Amino acid sequence: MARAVSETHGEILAAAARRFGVTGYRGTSLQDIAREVGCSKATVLYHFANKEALLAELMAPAIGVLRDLDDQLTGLTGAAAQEVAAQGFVDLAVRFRREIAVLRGEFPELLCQPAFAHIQQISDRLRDALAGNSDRPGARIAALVLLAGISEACAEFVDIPDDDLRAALLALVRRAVEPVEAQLPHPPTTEDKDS
Amino acid sequence: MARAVSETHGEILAAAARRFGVTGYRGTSLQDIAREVGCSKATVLYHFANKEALLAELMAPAIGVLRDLDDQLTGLTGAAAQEVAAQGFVDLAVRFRREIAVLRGEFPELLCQPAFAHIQQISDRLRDALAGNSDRPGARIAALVLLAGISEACAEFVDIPDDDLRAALLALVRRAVEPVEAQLPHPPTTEDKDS
DNA sequence: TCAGACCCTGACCGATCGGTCAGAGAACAC
DNA sequence: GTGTTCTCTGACCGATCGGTCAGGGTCTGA
Repeated sequence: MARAVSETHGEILAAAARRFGVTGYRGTSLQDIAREVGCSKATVLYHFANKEALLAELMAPAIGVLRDLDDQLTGLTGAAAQEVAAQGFVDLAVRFRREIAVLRGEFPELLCQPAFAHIQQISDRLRDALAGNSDRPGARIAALVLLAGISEACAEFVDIPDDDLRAALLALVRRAVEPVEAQLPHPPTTEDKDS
Repeated sequence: MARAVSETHGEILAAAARRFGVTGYRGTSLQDIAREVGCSKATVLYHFANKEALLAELMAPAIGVLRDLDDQLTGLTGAAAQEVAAQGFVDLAVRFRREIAVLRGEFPELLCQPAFAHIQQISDRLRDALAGNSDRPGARIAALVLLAGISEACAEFVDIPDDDLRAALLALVRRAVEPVEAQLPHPPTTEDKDS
């Protein structure tokens, strides 16, 4: 009965992605995943230390790309930051549609888990970048609406080809983002958010 | 110890709204709510038939307004539908910020409950209206992004005055919505990527 | 005074959750 | 053969969930 370890491991991961995407992380039990794979719950816990570890491994690739995007944004401000954030996030959201569906709405509590501790800060920086680092409430609100809405849309429109979805979202973002005034009144107080 | 029934009833409702808003519907136990009120779990279930009934009563006002908006949309198409949908939904989302926070991300499963059976259809019609009843994927995607994003933003920005938030969101929607071609029977399809 | 309605509670129920553990069975090296 | 390692499992655990129930206070009207 024993399969190759990597095989079962992968099957569990795939089943978890499917179930999490439909019923959410908390709404999916280890028993559900085991049933879908065709093994026992104990087998799931043989391959993964616990439920959280399973989720962490599932999200690792997406988190890696998110971190890369965050790195690209360091030092950028204004329109340049907006453009990189828009392209980067749209691309990420489209590519990792399924992973985003997993987190759907459970962000607040999942972010408390140690494996996702810094995602909140990254997404805050992403929002600021998309707002062109503007302090105007309108810009910040628009940026949050777009980030949240894009996540939701990607999780919802699973049947649209990547390229079409990416193009539509990017066009939307470019229409919707509050244009930031160029470089002119840029204050000399280069206030880096780094403390 | 016995308080007036309406008093305890209201306290439970208020406590449930607070807890649901923070930890979500499924993430909040009846015990949590009872603890916040300062009564026993049995008391909560004396005032409300079950957990679902508690949620239903909490959401009733918002659902009523949503239904009214849906009525207003019947018969409208194109730009008129877009405008009514935009104003109506932004207003609703801002007014019922807390109720929206309750549903945050748990929509898919909560919609299965009989008390919320038709909300899915209403929100689908709302999305179509905001898209100007266009069939173009771009318009439909933009509409969904805006609806989902606005919900999320309202649940997040609890500290912004109603008027400011409403104005910012409305401005965003008007920028972001795909303009619908007037009444022309069919567009000249300049760059229609629709297949 | 007393019955009954109302408000509330502790104790309890079955179900399900994430997680543990001893051990069965197969594969392989010697 | 024997021993070891790897994979997998049933049985079990404590905790928590939503929900039930008998009954104890308290108030009120007859």
